[in-house]
Amino acid sequence: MKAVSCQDCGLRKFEVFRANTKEEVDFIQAFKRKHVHLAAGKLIVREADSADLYTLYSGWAFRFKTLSDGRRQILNFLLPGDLIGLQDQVAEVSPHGVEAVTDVELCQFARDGLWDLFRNFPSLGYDVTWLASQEERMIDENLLSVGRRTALERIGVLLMHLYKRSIALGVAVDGRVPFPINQQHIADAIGLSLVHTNRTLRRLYKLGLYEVREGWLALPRPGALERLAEYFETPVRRRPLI
Amino acid sequence: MKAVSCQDCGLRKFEVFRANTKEEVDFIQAFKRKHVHLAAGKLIVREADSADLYTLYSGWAFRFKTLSDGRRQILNFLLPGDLIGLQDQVAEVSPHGVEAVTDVELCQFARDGLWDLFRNFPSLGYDVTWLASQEERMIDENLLSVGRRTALERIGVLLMHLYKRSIALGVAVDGRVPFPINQQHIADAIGLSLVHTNRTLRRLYKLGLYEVREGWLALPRPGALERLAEYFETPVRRRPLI
DNA sequence: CGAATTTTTGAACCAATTCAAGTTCGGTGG
DNA sequence: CCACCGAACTTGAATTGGTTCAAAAATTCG
Repeated sequence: MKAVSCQDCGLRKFEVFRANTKEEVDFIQAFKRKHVHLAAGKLIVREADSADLYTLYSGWAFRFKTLSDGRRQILNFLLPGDLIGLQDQVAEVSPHGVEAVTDVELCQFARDGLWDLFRNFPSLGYDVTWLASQEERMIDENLLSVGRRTALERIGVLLMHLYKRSIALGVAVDGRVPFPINQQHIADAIGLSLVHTNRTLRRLYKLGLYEVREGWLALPRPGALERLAEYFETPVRRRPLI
Repeated sequence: MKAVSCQDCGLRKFEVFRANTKEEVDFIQAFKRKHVHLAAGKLIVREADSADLYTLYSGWAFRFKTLSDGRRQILNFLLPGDLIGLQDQVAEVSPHGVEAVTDVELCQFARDGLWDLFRNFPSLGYDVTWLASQEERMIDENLLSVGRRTALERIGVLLMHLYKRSIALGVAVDGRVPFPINQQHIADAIGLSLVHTNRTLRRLYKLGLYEVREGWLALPRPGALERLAEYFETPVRRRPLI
């Protein structure tokens, strides 16, 4: 099943993504094994299991780690265009799990083909590194939140962050962006309990700083939220797509 | 000043580091600009400033982020062989600072030379990605700690982690490894206050699970500490060195 | 419509912070 | 050699931000 060819890739139409040469896209096409559909809630990568390399084509997912008693930490959320499983190419076994939030489509790449990519197209190798560095920056920011920010600030940063990423992707409608995660996801991402996450969200809502309706997020006063959260990162202008 | 040539690199003698071909080492040598000495406590990279690419040649350092009111989060510790400033090649401005814990020596590389490296030596490009992924895994683990582990577990994981990295480097003497950080560093790394970090360390000490004397760390019962911290990662066998 | 999931709220409790004050350690100069 | 100084470590007491347990209200979905 190869439902989507890389030459006609729907994601490439978005202007966040840097253009590739025809040769590069042809190589990516050859590198691609299948186009995979997976239902919401399914595991894309199992913890402590070997894993393939994917690009998330549509939908949302998240990377996570768990402890034996069930405590779970969401490391970061994955949106269309994000690479999945790079760390697993380097390790024998995946140090984290990946779960689909919504129904997702994935571009699955050739196992062990990563080295070929670097050798044949150094420019694509560079792009992979770019994406890895980018992801690391997001996790750094999350670590700062979880380690040092108050509950209100943490949620503020997370909402702003996801909002900006969606805006960059160009999927906003009327200033609202799709928001498929629930409060348990938020709690797991910011290192707080569900109950306290709920109370804090309620507080933010009463301050008129956020609103979720029918799976869409609005931030009525983004400037105020940015100041409260002390989070001013500008969204990435243009980024690679593999 | 080019005090250390890459061909005679002191680090390459350690067996943790993968061997490179003569051509690769020659390229790295050409890529290197200077050998830098910096005193303990000095900044290697300023937050929100542009930065070069380095490899830490000797000593310890750490990456960190701060908030405007002084709250500081240490993202991870850097030991000899670690790359510094990769994220900054991708961003215009460094999203984090880097500070020397001890006196350090650094191999400073050509600004903007990273793309040449990928083009001329894809194998080295692959190595850079490998190191980036490796660092991300460490931060993932730290995020799990700070988000979900108890104070005792967090400290346990950090101590085990640093201990194992030093063992891998082969710098242990009599089961003890150099431990140049103080309790404030530990507190900043695990997202707890200095006071609570101290109390928790004291508790670990009374359990006979750790001991620091004259800047050297010993873990008398590593198995017990691993179980308590639920941290079983095996140290990396062999890794690239740029 | 009814069942399941998600969100919301209350109340008791606890882990961690803050503030404050000692104590010990390492180094430096008289 | 020891007295002194600053930095790092240690401890106590009061407070607070966040958790846990429990249950109700709202929403989603078959």
